[in-house]
Amino acid sequence: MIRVVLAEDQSMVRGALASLLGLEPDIEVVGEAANGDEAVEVAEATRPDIALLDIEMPGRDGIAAAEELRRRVPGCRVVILTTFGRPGYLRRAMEAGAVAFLVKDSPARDLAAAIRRVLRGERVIDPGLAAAALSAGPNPLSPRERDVLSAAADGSTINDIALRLHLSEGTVRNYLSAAIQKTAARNRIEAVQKAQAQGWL
Amino acid sequence: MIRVVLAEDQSMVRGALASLLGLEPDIEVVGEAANGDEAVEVAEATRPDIALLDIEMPGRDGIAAAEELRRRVPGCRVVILTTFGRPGYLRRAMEAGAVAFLVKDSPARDLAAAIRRVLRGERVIDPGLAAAALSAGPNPLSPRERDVLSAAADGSTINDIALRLHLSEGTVRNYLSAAIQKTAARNRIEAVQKAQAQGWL
DNA sequence: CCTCCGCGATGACAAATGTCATCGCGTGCG
DNA sequence: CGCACGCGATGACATTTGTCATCGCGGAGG
Repeated sequence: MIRVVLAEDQSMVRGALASLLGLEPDIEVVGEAANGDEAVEVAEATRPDIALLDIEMPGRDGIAAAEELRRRVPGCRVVILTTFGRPGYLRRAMEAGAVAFLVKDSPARDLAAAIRRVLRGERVIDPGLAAAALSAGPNPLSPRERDVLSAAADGSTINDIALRLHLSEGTVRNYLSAAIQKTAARNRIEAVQKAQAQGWL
Repeated sequence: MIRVVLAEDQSMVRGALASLLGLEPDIEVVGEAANGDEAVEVAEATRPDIALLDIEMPGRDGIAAAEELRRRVPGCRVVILTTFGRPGYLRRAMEAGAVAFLVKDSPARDLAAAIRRVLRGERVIDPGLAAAALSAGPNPLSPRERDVLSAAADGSTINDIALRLHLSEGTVRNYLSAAIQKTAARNRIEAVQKAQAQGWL
């Protein structure tokens, strides 16, 4: 039996995925988690063959959990299952040690197939997505530019951001201006959206 | 047997939900759809007891599909299953004739339970969400204010919006200003976010 | 050693944005 | 009828935002 731990924050989706995997005769869901921290705990306790992780989760996200799992549960292979096939996500997931990257709008039967392929030692990545990740290149934003752009994402004014990050207003404007240039956007809103679409944020 | 049509754009989630419902001895998934238009077609062809609809889908969304279904397949009860429990969504879903409103982060077993309750003629709505919808009050934005705010959501400049909606720049600024006041925001970005959080957009 | 780069800051400037008062037009409602 | 309200527009104004040049500091790397 292939032993799987499942991490996904929406519990109805989590339950549905568990039932989907339960249909497979050679797969057994041995643990469930609603966020990245839980995923690590459950995996440490159950030592599964596979950890199936969503990315967008409250608290520690799936990518951070993957990194932690590599250290704490070395025998466990990480499969990422995410809504958004963003190039930056794929890149970070691979760097965090994931061996497969699936998007939720691929067919349901791909999931079990991917798990079996991973068990045979293969990596499973959508070819189109891999190409997009390579052609998009690495994240051009410096760490600080990322901080400032993220802080701008919720509609904060320059002043808010300056206070929150302990910077002067001018500095914030400079970082935002740089981020706007690097994302080829026309204002901070477009910059935030383009960066998010790439998975840079 | 309770005959169900399932509409959800992410095909892995759709398949997983189908398998979840398949576990129930008295429920049968007789059709699947990836968007609202398909949902209406499939429901017309199969005449199910229940249409289980996601809201966020490409093309016609779940709420619009509910409205159409009420006319075209009168015997079919609509259950909305959505990621976001936004007050405005609930309100619109009810106005469109839905009899149940579930969010995806409630437990998986609630789904079949809700379907059975609907079949007995009950309405199924999360009490907390119902309270939020009532306390939030109706959408304060005029139709045109909604248009302009939606057009601003993607980072478009005033000029872009004016061209797209065939308005003068001054008019666009006036509408945006009004929307900012009504949402108690400090700029258009906050206004967009607050409006989206309420399901007003 | 020197250079590049990221970080943080300042000042000046142009452009975009948000606010307000005011106007006309039409529609619905008491 | 008179009134309120949504729609569309204009002009003026203050504020915010985006851009640019320039500075200093420190670490990494040829």
